[in-house]
Formats: sequence, structure tokens, C-alpha cells
Amino acid sequence: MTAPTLRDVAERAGVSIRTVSNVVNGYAKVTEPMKVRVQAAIDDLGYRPNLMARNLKQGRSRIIALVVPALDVPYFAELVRLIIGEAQAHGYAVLIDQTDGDVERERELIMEAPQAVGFDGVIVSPLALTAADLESRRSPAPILLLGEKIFDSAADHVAIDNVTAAREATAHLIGLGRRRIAAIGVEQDPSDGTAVLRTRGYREAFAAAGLPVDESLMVPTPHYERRHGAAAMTALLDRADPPDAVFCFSDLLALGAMRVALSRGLRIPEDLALVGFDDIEDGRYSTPTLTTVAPDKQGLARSAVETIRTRIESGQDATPLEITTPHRLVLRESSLGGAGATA
Amino acid sequence: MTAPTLRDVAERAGVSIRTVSNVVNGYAKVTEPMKVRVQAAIDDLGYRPNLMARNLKQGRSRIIALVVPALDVPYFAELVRLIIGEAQAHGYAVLIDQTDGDVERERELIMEAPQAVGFDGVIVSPLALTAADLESRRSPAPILLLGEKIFDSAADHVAIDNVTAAREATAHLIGLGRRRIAAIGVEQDPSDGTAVLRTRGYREAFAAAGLPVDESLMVPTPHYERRHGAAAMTALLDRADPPDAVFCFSDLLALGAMRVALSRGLRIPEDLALVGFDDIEDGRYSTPTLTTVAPDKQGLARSAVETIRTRIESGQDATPLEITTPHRLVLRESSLGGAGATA
DNA sequence: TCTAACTATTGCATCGATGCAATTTGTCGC
DNA sequence: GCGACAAATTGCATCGATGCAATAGTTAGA
Repeated sequence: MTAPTLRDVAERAGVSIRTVSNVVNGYAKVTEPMKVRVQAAIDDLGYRPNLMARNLKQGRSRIIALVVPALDVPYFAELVRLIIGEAQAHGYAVLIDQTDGDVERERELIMEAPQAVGFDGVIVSPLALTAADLESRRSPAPILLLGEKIFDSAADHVAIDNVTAAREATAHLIGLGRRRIAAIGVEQDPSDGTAVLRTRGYREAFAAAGLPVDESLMVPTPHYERRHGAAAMTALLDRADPPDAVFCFSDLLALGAMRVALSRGLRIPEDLALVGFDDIEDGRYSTPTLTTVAPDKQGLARSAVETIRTRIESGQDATPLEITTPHRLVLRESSLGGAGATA
Repeated sequence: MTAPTLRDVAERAGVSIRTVSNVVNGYAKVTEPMKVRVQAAIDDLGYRPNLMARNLKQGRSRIIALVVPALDVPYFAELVRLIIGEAQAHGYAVLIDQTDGDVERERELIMEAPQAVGFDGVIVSPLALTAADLESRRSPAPILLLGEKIFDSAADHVAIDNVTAAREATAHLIGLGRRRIAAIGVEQDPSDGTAVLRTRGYREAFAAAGLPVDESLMVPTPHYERRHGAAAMTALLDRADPPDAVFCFSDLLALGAMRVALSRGLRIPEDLALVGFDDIEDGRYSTPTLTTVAPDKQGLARSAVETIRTRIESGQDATPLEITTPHRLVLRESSLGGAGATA
């Protein structure tokens, strides 16, 4: 019942273990008849190389760890899907770890797990990692930060230009004539890189238009999920002077906000224009469909995998890479109305 | 730069490798001072056991493969998240493979990968696997079917009672007084177990109510995604005699259908009541919120992991287990209207 | 025919850990 | 003080593969 090994194949074919290994690995100097004979034995026994043994010997696992906050957040689900695809295409498997917002767990995964499990590299969409954490890392496995930026850290980083994207989204709303433009999900803690950058973009758009920012319309949220968007929107609509537009820092926030606004009888976008961020599929099927910032997720996945592959395979610890992938603003009904939708 | 091994620790502590191993594994017969001394060396060097080596020696990897069609389908994303959580809690890591609807790839993953990579077990939400495939599997790693049933196969199977669930959903619509109740996602191919079972439940509900089934209202779809729901709904609404209710075999189908219905100006549920299946989070935040069959996903995940753990750890190849986890019908606005929503 | 120069094949050590059995150390009883 | 016995520690083989260097086998040239 136990799986056949090189030895079994060698015995059956009447050759040495090493020769079988050579055949398996397509080593050049094996005569044709020998190759055929060994291959026959391999097929007979249904031999498959044992990767654990191979990896132990070669010191690598061809496994990349992917650490994300939660898999059921559509943005991550979509991204993870693409990353797995990219990795598979290059012969790597992906092991996923969820932090569930648990900072301690995140740190442990990044710091300890790689050398223990033998990950060749770690792609992490960080939650609360600090530059100091990264400094004190001993593991030789390269680490790549995806999305969230960690200021002053020396790790490779792949992301879109959050400031520009947020500025464009806000500018779009300003361009529509809105003036009371709320922002949901703004910076609460300066270590939250994404919020900081998007908040900056939001402010820049007002500055560029020569308009003042109403700080009271900037609502921070604990996370970027639907219920937080719903709660924030409720608070905004309870005001005496509610906003006429909202830029939400994630599509989920926007969908939560949309639900609240609709249930209060507001018309979107007439009474309230809405822009999200991430371009998750839900936003393409909501009613109304959601205007959003669409990161090039395929590009993010490709860059992430390619960058970490390079680090793994050529291992130079050169200067950290800072890669920016493109994004675009997708205009849909939640800001334009039934009229025009670009995608 | 290279990670410290047992040997390094042993050298530093001035003891044998074996003793260090004993300390690491909490072997009972190690004196306290010895334990302290070795532990100090371990901490000094930052030693972590190399799992590849350990696994090779012990013949198991503590890795479970999870094969799903696609990660960005919310139902799978939610389920995968729970499964990873359950597995982590029991010391297993999860390696995810996506089949992307590629049947060949699915077969290969199930048949070949386990013994190659050394998976201890495989949880698969099958796409097009046949009983014959499972028969001819050589790998000793246990396999567990999640959700989709493969008739006449001898593998463990964890799922909800699809027939009953579909019957209840349909009965709910009948109970609301609807009579032209369409079904989107019905059986097209008898090998598609899920569709077969849900279709059966749909028919049973009509039979139980003494009503005839209008076959022309039963629409098959290639998959269970939003766009298929949208397409099916479009076709239904283009009829001279459109339905007054629709039971969609997935929430995504329902959301796609909802989008189409709303954009045509129909009122939900007044003109068209809608019931989905899966209870994905989107349905709780759509407008209107979606009535749906809610499988106990946490229960599914727990049963799946526990069942395969048992197989892995006690390895008896007893009779295959058939585990049914609970479900309930969650009533929301898409069938009840603004009035009552149970959850 | 004999040696040089390859080439195909093989044997041995090794990756880092654990299983098992042997060995050393320590404790007691008499 | 010595043998017996249990407890703590250690050595060796091993998991299944690959790296490296040696060996056997072939061909060619003189």
C-alpha cells in the first residue's frame, strides 16, 4: 500500500537508484533504451517523486505562503485567486493563512513559520506589521508586501498608487457638482498605510479644486466591511446636513452604505452619489451598479508572484523594489445614474 | 545565514542531537536542568524544527489539500475560510488548488498530487469527478467530498440535505400564493449531483401541494454565477407569461436575476419573489435583501475537517461516511417584502 | 593491441529530523 | 563496596531523494 520509491523502481528495472533519478529528472546523458526501460518500470508502479524528500535535499519547498486578513472579503478572494493562478503557472503552490485581524498571529506567521515549514517566500497583505518587526526577522525567506504599505521598511512592495486613485475618485464627485462629499474609512491610526494614503488623495482633490474640506464628513471605520459602511452611513444621514456624495475606501463599505441609503428612501445618485474602491464583482451587479476605483488585480498578482520568484531564485538582497501597478476609475450608475456606464 | 539545525543547538549546549530532539518534542524523561540548558541554546540560536525533515521522517505532512472550483465565488470563499480556520485549530495547514472548471486539472490534483506532494488528505468540492475516477485512485491519502455528491462512490461525503432544502424553499414560495414559480440552475446533466438533488426538491414541493410543474419555467445554466442568473432571468422576463417567483439554485444566480428584474422596473417581491441558495453575505446587504437557504457552513467546515482528520489519523478504511449538516431557510425582503425579515 | 578520452552508469554521503536500541549515569539495597 | 535496576542520554540507521566523484564501458587514434 505504501507509495513506490526510487528504490522500488530501480529494483524493478534492474538499474541503480541514481539512474532512475536521472530519468525522472530528464538528465541528458541517458541512452534511449535505458530511458524506455526505466520509464516502463515507473509507469508500471505508478511512481511519483516524493516532494518532501526532494525538497529537503534541495532546501526549498516550492511553496509560497500567502498571508491575508480574511478570505471571505471579496477583494482578497479575487486577489488570492489570481495569485494562486500565477504561482501555479510558475510551479509554486500556495499555502494560505488568515490572520483574522489577529495581530499576534500575523507576526508569528511572518516571523516564525517560513523557516519552520520551509516556505520559500511569503506574500503578505499586512494588517499591523511594523517596520521594526520586519527588521528583526531572522528568516531567510523573502517577504513581499502586497497593497498595504509599511513606511520605512525594507521589503519589496507591490501596490497601486493609492493617493492618485483616491484623488481621482474624489475629483470625479467634485466634477459632478457635489460639494458635501463625505469619506468613509479615513485614517484613524497613522500606521494604517492604506487609509493614510487614500485620505491624502481625498484632501488633495479638494485642494486642487480650491475647495475646503469639511472634517466632520470624514468618518473613520474599524474595518472596511459592509457593516462598518452601513454604520457610518447611518451616522451621516442622521445629521442635520447630510452629504450629497460619499467616497468609500472600499466597495464593501460602499455597499453597506448603499443599503442604508436606499432603505431610507434616498435616490442614488440623485440624492447621494457613491464611489467605492476595489472593483469587486458585487459592485457590478448591485442596484445601482457601483462606481469604483479598479486596481489592476491581475497585474498586482503577476507582479507579486514575479517579484518574489526573482527574490527566491536569484536571492540577491538588493535594494527593495517598489512596484506600482495601474488602476482606473470605473464609472457606473451610483455616480452617473442610469445614463452612462463605462464598464 | 542558514537556519540552525538540531546539530547546531546540540553543539552549543554540549549535548547530543537526540537530547535536543527530546527537549523539542517534550519527551518526558529529560531532567529539569538539562531542559533548561538546551532550551537556552534553542532560544539563543532561534532554532525552529525543519518541518520538511520531520515530515519526511514521519511520513506525513500535516497539510490538507483543498480543491475548489474557484475562490472568488463567495460561497466557496466563505467555506474555505472556515475550513482553513478549523484545520489550523487542529494543527493542519491547507493548500488550496483551484480547478477553474478545468476537469483535467481536477482529476490530476485528486489522483496524482497527494502522494507526490505528500498531502495527508484531500477535501474536494468536485466538479466533474466520476465514481470511476475515485475507484482508480491509487493514492493512500483519504479523500472527502464536500457538497457535491458523487453517486455510487465510496468516499466520505459531507453536505446538507439538498432535496429537503430545495423543497422547503419552493414550498415557501408556494405558501406565499405564487404559482408561476421558475427555477434557475436546474439539472442539465445527470452527473451534476447538486442540480439533480435541488431539482428533485423543487418538484417534490409541487407534488406535495398537488400542483403541476411547468417545465418551461425550469432553466438550466452552465454555472451558478451572477451572469448566468442574469441571462436566465432575461429569458424568463422576455416571455409572454413571465413567472411571479423564482427559486435560484445559488445566491449569485439570484443576485444576477435580481439585478435584471430591478433594472426592468419590476418590484421585488410584489411582482417577483426571489429565493436563493447559500446565504452568502452579499445577500444580506443587497436591496432588497435576499431570502435564501442557509447551510450551516461552520458545521460543514467542522465536519469536513474532523472527518478527514479521523481518516488520516486512524486510517481505518471502514464504510464511507455520509454526513448531513443542518440548514435553514432565512426569510428576507426578496420574498417577504419590507415587512418581516427573520435574519 | 594498447592507451587516451569520453560517456553512461553507479555508490556513497547528505539534507534535518526521529525510532529504536544501546550505553552511561545514578540510586538502592544488602 | 558491589551488583542490580531504573532513568537519562546517546549512536546509529533511516525516511526518499539528489550532488558529487568514481567506475565501468565504449570508441578512437596511434
